Amino acid sequence: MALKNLEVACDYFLNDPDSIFSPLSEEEKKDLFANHVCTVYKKGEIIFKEGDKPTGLICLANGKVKIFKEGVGGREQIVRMASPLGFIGYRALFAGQNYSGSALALEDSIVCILEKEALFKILKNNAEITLALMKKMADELGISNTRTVSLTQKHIRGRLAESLLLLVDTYGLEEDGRTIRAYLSREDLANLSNMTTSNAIRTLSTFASEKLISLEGRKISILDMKKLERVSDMG
Amino acid sequence: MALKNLEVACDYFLNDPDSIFSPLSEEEKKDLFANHVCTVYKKGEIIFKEGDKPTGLICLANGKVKIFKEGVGGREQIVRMASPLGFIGYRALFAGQNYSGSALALEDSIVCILEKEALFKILKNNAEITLALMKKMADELGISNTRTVSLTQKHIRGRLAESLLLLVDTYGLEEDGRTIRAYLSREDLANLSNMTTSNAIRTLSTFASEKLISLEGRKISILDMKKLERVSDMG
DNA sequence: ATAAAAAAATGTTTTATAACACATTATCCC
DNA sequence: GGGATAATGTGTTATAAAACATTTTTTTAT
Repeated sequence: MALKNLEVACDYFLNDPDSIFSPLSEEEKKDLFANHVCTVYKKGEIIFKEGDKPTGLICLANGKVKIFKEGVGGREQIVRMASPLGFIGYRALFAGQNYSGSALALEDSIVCILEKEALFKILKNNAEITLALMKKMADELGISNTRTVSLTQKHIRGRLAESLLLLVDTYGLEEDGRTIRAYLSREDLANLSNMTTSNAIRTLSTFASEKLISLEGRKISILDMKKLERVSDMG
Repeated sequence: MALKNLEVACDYFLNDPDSIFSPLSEEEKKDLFANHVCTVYKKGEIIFKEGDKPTGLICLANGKVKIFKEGVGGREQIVRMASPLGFIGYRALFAGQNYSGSALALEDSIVCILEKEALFKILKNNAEITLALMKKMADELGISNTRTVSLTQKHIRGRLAESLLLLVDTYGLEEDGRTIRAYLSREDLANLSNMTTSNAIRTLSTFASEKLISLEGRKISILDMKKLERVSDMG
């Protein structure tokens, strides 16, 4: 990972006009910058674990991260897929709790941590930014509730189709306009979709034989988006 | 419903020292009060429907309310049970979206609606209160994520046991120290626990025959809390 | 390059739970 | 009060998906 990338990793979160922090004064930004750390996590490394104490607001500058919980008998459920320029672990931070899930880098990732105390000092004087963070959390709560219903009520095909669409939504498509810009293991795909790995593999093959998608190792291309959406909606 | 109750319904939310609005100035409270409506909903009445536009922050002064979503084939999933002195529908309000679920009064209920514009005007100048609301939402997001895992991974017994414990947690026990202070239909219990009504009935009977609970119509008493917790934890 | 380990693929069996069918009991309401 | 309607209870069947078993392919390490 080029050192330069690391240096500018934090830049977006503080200075980009699209960032929720852009309304801050130069002084406040300086204060946040003085209390931040940037870190590189290699593919497969844990960023935080269930039970860890949050040290600040983690901003994902680069890479892909899965947030997951351990369920019955250690079975993993992926709660969320994080993408660049998003926040990680802010739920626990704002609930004043330890992390209720773990985060793992699915690719080499750069994160930028805005230290807790400095952040809250600034939030206490900036309701606008606090409201913007609140909006993000409200969005996420809506997604979580919807996901609960999908994961419990849809059948395997619907759940897997929904996950593929979620990945497209989160990470987009490659230049060819049909390949999902995310290369997950079948196991991760299964843990995202609440099914066994075997069933994820099987159902992917079925989708491929139905020409909904094409498969090439971990590379998944959407051949028929409309039909895939229909499969996702049908349950 | 006594009129007096209606008049004082809003009182807690604005004036009680435990309320998140207590830090407001008298003037701000007056402003909120001038822009509020109190309403009584009879048992079975809809408070809002999926797709409706939020008009303000709904505070439940009295009663019991279920928040639910329609899933595959109209199948209902109860997302949350609201109890007095809690907020309803604030997720959509802060996400700037229409309601993504519906709310229905399970008993005669009094709600107090703080009008949107007046509320936001005040929140913009009070990061402390905004942070307090954010904490509530962060708590709820944690619960939602945990629930997703429980509802997808636990078996029927575990899911039902968890729901019973959730009801105890939310509404408490009667004076006898063992009867759940909430009298849901088997169908609601099923929709809370992600199972069919038949299975809710069957599993309740099994719990009763195992002396975990006792049943008397809708009255459910916990006979062995420890064992019930164990059933919930085992999945 | 080859062994070892991990991931993917596929067929078979088992099981949890939904779906269905029907009986019984409460509750509503004219 | 009695008919209608909704809620509860119970047995049976069907099925989706997990569990299990085994093979093949890919990746990683030595």
